[in-house]
Amino acid sequence: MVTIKDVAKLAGVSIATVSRVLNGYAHVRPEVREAVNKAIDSLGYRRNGLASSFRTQQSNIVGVLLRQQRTPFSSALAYAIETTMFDQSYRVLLCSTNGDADREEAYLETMLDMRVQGVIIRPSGTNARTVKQVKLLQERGISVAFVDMKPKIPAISSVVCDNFSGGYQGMRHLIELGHRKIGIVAGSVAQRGGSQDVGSERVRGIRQAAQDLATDVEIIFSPPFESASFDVGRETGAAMITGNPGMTAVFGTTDMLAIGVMHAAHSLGLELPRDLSILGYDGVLESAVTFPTLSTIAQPIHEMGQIAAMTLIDHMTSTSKSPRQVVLENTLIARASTIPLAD
Amino acid sequence: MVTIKDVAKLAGVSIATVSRVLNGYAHVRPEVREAVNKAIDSLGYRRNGLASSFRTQQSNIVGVLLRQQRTPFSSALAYAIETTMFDQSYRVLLCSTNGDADREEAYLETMLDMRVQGVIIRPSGTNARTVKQVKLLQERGISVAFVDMKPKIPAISSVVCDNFSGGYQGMRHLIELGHRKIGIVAGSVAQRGGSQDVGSERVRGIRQAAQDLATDVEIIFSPPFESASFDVGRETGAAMITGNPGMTAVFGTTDMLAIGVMHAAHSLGLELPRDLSILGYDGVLESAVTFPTLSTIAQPIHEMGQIAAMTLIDHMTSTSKSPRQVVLENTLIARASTIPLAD
DNA sequence: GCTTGTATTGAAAACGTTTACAAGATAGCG
DNA sequence: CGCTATCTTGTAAACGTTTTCAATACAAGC
Repeated sequence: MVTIKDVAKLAGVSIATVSRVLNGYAHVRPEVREAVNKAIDSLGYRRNGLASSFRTQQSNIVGVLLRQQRTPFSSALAYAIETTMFDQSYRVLLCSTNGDADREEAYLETMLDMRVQGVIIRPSGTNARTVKQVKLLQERGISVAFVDMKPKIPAISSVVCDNFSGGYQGMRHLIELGHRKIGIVAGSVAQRGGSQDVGSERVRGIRQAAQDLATDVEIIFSPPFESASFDVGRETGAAMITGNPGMTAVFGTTDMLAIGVMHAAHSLGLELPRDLSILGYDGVLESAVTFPTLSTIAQPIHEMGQIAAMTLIDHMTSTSKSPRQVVLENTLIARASTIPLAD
Repeated sequence: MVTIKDVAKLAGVSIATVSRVLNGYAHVRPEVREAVNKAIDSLGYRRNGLASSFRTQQSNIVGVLLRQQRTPFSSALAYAIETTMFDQSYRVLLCSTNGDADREEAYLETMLDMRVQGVIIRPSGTNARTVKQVKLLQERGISVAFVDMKPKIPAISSVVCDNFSGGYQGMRHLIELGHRKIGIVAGSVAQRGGSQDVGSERVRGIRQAAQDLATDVEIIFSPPFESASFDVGRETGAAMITGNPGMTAVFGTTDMLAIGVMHAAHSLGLELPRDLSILGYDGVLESAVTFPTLSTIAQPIHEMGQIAAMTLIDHMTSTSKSPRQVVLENTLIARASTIPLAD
């Protein structure tokens, strides 16, 4: 393996000078710089990344800690972060914890060991453990940014969507279409209202809209559940439809939930969207391929990832570590699954 | 930061002994080992991963090079690889090239720089560039495994499904249901028949089944296209349906293509599955949530990832580098979208 | 008791880079 | 021309670990 020494010898300079050229420092005579570059090319030298990382005690790697990876939302987010980081010449260590605490801890240790420069976290909830871990990271000088969750700890940057407004918009859409008896399929945490949670925000927005925009709106909540999956959507959807005859619309706080409801409706012989309007949340690719195509409150997922990445990079490179809270807007995509109430 | 020196001092031994304890070597007296471990605990020492990687010139990182990441198939595969690697205490550097050659090259350079121990590649095709890059990796002593593509170069391990058999099974399913005029939606490469490509294999299987199992089967190929997306499926599907009145079934060589066709059928007012049976390929999660649920030839995606990971680990750890070619079976999942031909 | 072998330990080198420091060269200025 | 400031370069230390080598201690065998 050809090292900096070989380059120095061939170019007739010291290794310090080669290093200076490599790192683009000033105070190198142009002709010397030239000679060094020629030597590098002719030897096919590549800097030993391990040595360099070791010496400086930092890698150009950032960790991305996701609680899940297989969901459309997560993988879109991961992709956005990864490509943005790549363009800024950072590399991404992807860590799917799958909700497993041990795994999360092991990954955080790996990140500390590897001296990652920063970490982007989509937390499962702002519990004590997460707080402790984040503190540990920050003590070690590692920048942290949250994505898709506003941190309770004020010292952390975050990128979230305005889920309250999203919920509000969705509800307004349904109310404006004339719906008055509306089912809400939302997870347990959301209904309990742990206020930092994105789901809770959505539900708050839904409640507020119902209160603001019409006096005669009836909201029917699904029984609480833990995971916002297709299967859950189908099961609770079926129960809601059979249990609430006059219900004309359902708002799922996740596209996958809404798609599950859609399925339940199909199975029960309802014709969509005539017999039931269905609204989702997320704007995941899959929402565009259902039948009928799903109206949804779309999140700018790619933008979220991009901004999270750029925010983290800011923190890592600038000396001022003042945290930044970014809030993005969700927008309604009205497709085929929501129609005016027939009177 | 507490180093091995501090531990040595506290335990009253040399750093060599501490290192021996850390790496679990023999020839350390139990009481000394004990003392070192106590010192480690009381100081909260953690090995400096950068220093250790530098010294040994290898990290516990493996690269995973994927041409795309946002597709359900890719992200499921990535997830399987990542979790398997995690359990074996390897970490994954995820690299989505998105088909961009520059990006791919940059990522490969990163991997060389980081001295990754191995690389798993899902290649876009066995072109000259890929071959060159793989050779470069192998020269540097980095193990390589392919996934979802059989390599032309015999020296590389690979994990693929038997796509010929999958195509055959799918076609048999449709023929057994009585269908005789069957549309095939397949990409351009597949139709041209570059034999290593998974799509081509599927088409070969389809052709063979048609020839073996019935004398009167009529196959209608879609016009060739490049990307196997939902949109392409919808467009070509619409054209096929309107252009071929007697056609009673469509086989898409990808679930997303098939879902696109499903959409086209809906838009054209067909009732599914009564008017048209549709069969997909991949067994992606999304195929279970369409309406009607999509019959498909399922790939054991998780298993593919797992086996690819284990195969790579084998190569990295054992001295015998004999390549291994693993072929897995696809299985038909008959759901609601394919029904017997009404006569 | 002497030799030989083995278990245990420490001293020190090495990995390839970055960087603090010093020294030499050059230019600017009076 | 001499002095100072700036530019350019090299020497050498340092980063924290692993690993080679030698040294010591101890036991076994005669």
